[in-house]
Amino acid sequence: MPKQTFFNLPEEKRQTIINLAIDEFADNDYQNASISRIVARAGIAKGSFYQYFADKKELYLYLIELALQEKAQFLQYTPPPDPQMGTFAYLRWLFEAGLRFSFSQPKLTRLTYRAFFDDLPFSNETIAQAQAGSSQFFTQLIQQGMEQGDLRADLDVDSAVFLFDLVFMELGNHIMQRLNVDPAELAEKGAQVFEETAAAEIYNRFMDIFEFGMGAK
Amino acid sequence: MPKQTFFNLPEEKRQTIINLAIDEFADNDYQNASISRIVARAGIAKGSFYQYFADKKELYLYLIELALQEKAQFLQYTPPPDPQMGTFAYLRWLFEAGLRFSFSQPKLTRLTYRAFFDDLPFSNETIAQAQAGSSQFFTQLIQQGMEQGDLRADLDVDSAVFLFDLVFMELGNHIMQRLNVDPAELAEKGAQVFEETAAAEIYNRFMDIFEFGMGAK
DNA sequence: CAGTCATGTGACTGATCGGTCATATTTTTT
DNA sequence: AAAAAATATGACCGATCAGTCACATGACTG
Repeated sequence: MPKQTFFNLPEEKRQTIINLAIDEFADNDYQNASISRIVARAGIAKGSFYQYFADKKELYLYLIELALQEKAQFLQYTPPPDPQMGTFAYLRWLFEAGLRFSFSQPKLTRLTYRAFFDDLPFSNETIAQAQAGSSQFFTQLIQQGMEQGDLRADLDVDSAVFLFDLVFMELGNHIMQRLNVDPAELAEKGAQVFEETAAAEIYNRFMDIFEFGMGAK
Repeated sequence: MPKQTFFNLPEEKRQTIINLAIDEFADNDYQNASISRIVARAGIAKGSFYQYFADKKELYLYLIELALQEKAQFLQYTPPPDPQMGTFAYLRWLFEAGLRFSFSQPKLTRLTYRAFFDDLPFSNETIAQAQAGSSQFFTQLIQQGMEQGDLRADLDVDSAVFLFDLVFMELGNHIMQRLNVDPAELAEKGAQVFEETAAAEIYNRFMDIFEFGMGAK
């Protein structure tokens, strides 16, 4: 957690620092993200930064928590329409919500993406729990789907979980790349871009592969 | 390409340098891999290194080319048994061969994995071509499979290619993690570990998902 | 043996980094 | 107004890096 001094800061100054830090850690992996660059861009002294945060790691973990919180909140406010829907309908809703978040918060998405895949010079409970939490969530979802008869009884659960974990993290990047989404346009128009493009079409055909496979009937 | 001086070196010294460099770039991403560490471990002077290579980038790209070459050769020497086999039989063979390579050359696998996913401070033709080549290969394979009626006619090709690209790169990591394969044991016993574990079982159930989907019939 | 050319060397340069600290400034309290 | 507490500052530190260069060493050549 940042020091109290940080929270005593005027709201605007605090937001500036956070936003610049998010940019820095979204554009560079942990080791290459530079505190020197952040303070230079924020127009504050290096010493001031260390009045707010104990060290680089504390800032980084704070950003990760912010991002995870933001995403959790976003998913919470996009409630599934029908609690009795089937497993695949739920999965499609889940992936669509995840994609919408990617489009509305590309920087935070990039940040959490990096937290999952980049090398870190330290191990951390928060990140490990987030990773484990994602796998557990999918595990439970899949087992439930099998009990309900929505999923093949002989499905290999671990393989399915691995696939979902991977794709849930990567699909946003993939779709944006396929749609040639301009990051600047995205930052400006935000989630609206999702509606204007074929994003929904793409992820649905993607989910078709999971549901029906690639093989001919 | 390294300078002639490098190739004039005694075979053993050259191999030592290459092996230590592979270790360094397999364990660290490009920016964090350290020439200073490599020369210290190799017991040569920094100046000598720069008699062999123009700069860090040249060494790195040389290693990437070596790794890609090695993998291509490995796949070449694992010829598919039946040229008339169906698309999925071929895919299974391909993924198994890729996995066998991962087990027999984990360091090189890690290296190419990084070349695909890590941030690089420069763009490069070799790496871009390897990435594009992989996608093109899968694209052609999928289209052919659709023509032969092995794959659903309404399959979204780009989505399928994305999935194969991703999984072909990641499946080795995943399976090793699931099997708790010890890197030290792997370095020692090499490809033999593949036979002694449930690796084949896992990737086959994985491929089942691609072929048949997860949905109940 | 002298001369030439290839190879080896490691101290050094300039840059960047995360982090510190003595000091200055501002705000709050008395 | 004075004292005290909180906050801001940027020069500075030690470490590390990629890359250089003047020089040393060794090997081949005429």
